[in-house]
Amino acid sequence: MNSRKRTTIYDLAKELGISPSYVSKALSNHPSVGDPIRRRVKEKAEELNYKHNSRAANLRRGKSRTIGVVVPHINQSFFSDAISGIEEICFAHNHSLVICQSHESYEKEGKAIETLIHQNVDCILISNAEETMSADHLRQITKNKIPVIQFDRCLDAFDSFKVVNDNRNVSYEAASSLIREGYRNIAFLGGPTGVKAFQDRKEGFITAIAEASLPIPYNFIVDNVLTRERGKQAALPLLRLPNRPDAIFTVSDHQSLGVMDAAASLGITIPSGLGVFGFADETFAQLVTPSLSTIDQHSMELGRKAAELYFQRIYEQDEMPETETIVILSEIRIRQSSRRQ
Amino acid sequence: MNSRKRTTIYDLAKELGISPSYVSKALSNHPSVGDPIRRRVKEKAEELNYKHNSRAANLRRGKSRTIGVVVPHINQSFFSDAISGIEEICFAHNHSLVICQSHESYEKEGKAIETLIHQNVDCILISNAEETMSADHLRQITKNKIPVIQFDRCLDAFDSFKVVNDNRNVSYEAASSLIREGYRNIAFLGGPTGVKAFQDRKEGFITAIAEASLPIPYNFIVDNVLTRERGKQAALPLLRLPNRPDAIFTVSDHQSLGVMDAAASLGITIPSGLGVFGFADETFAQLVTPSLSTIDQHSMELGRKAAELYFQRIYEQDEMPETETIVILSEIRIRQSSRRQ
DNA sequence: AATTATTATTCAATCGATTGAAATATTTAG
DNA sequence: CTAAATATTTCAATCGATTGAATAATAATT
Repeated sequence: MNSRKRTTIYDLAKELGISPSYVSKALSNHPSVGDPIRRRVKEKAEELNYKHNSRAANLRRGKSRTIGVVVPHINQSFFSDAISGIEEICFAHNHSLVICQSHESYEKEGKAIETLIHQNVDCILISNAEETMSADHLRQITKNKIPVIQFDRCLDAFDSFKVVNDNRNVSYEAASSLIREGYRNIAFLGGPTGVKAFQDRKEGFITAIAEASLPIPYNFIVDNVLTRERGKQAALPLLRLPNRPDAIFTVSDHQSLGVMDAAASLGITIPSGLGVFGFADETFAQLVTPSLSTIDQHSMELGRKAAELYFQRIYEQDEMPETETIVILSEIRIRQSSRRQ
Repeated sequence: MNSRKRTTIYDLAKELGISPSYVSKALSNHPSVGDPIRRRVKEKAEELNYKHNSRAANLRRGKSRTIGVVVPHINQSFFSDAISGIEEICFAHNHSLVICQSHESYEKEGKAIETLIHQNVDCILISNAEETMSADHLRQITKNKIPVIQFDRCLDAFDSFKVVNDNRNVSYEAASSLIREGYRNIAFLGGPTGVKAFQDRKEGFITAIAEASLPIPYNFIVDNVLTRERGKQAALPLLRLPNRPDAIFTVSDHQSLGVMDAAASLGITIPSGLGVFGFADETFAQLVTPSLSTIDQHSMELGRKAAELYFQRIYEQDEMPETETIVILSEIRIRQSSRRQ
């Protein structure tokens, strides 16, 4: 009762005068256990406050019923919403979640993966850090027979299931909307070039500009400036040019914030003097002034799909199935920052 | 090599022609293993891509080296920062983290706790949901010999280690600053009354108002309206009163957002027509217009302290030590929303 | 060379649950 | 009232690592 240790099936077995294995079967509703005994066992379990030890069970089963998730930051709406989606599906399948943050660092990402491998998780869902250019750490995962599902920020160089938005399309649309608003000199701030999502956003942007026969000066395309601070540092020189951009399309709302910082420090007003378009529809996007036009990635849906992919396509398969890329449709949210009129 | 299963110490043992237990000792740098063998074992481990299975080891050890964390939402800066602090300390002690969200629901909180108990975590750090009034679920935890540390939103009725801010003091200061700015008719929107942090914030507020000999009409104190929406619904009737408040002090930035919504819908301008003070210094607080005066809870520090409490006071003790409450100093951040001049 | 002290290595039990096979009990059929 | 069929219950191995005790091998001491 007041021993230091928790109640186990052995304790229940002794109390009830039956064997531990029978207790186990009773608790897991094994068909060979009759109703009256099953009830007695469960009552006793309740009485002694027995709690199933998943870890012991999972060791035996060879599965941990745990999914590992690695994201750059849990406090960005896109990721926390995606995690909520993942959580929802995992919960429905009685799996738990170990969440790690890479803080955009390749080194921390590697360590997180290492931990998850040690934890013997059944699958790793990952959205790569900004710094991440190599897929070596992902290869470590597959070397250990753990399936990998990349979402949003996927490394092109690494073959795995992938869940992404229709980045090309939606960026095309967003850029087109800027053009429709009358902006003519549009610059682009991008992310890590090894990540397909960012490549696609750039391509969609360029296609829209090219189709409208607008110029794209080489220095109007800046890659690898994903954060607020780097966005600001990239925007400043652009906005100081004699023929400066009259709009900037970015691949993240945080970058847009940086652009707004830069504009403010140069006394440029948004949207009249500069149009700004973000990506991800972070919580603050509708709170800033002017409110930020952006793209709703349906991140919770994206998270759900990523988790479902595991349960539907990988779980209980003993061969690793052919990989596939799932596309989640996103939507543009036009707010004040891109409305010239 | 291409078998389905991961390499274990048994595989290494067979390859090297030594016993599994010796492999284990070599890998964990047991003093009875000589240098040359240790090296050979480690090389072979590297070669066969052996990864230590923490779960198996922890089953044997009786500890899981895993800490469970339950928070209302991971996408609020306060919580995600606290988690970052917790993560930092746990990482330093080679422990991993299972993070659960209650989504402010008592039921989900209970289920999260249930999962964590099954997962056999070594300690549970929790910040309670808005709905949570009873401590029954926390008692479940201690019944299973798992130590509990409450942080920020602590239930008064449940005795445990607690880590909180100097809520009373800082609220007193914040209210005083509103008074200094010339606001005279200040209302208060609070949180769940069973939670000490919210009681203290209310007390600090009331003390400041009383000391300044200002009136506090009974209906100017509204409890239990923690979210943005509920904050808005609470603010609307107040702002429609003939003798309406000229400032509102809230216990969360989200509530403040609700107040701002209400003010906007009634055409009241902030800060001239209404002063607003928040709590927690969420990311958006400095982004909204006008920027929101609020309180920096030093949440990362708070998270760190909570985790350290476990490692310093509970870990390796076999008796549960006398509980204690740790106070983290917070700071007021005065921005535009409370500056009348 | 025999004895003791040291060092290296293996044995065997253990953590808590699961599971197929084996053993036992009970029911049904002939 | 057996034999066969069926339903209960237990055995024993297993998952992967750890650890104190036991044993084997080697070195040091006299």
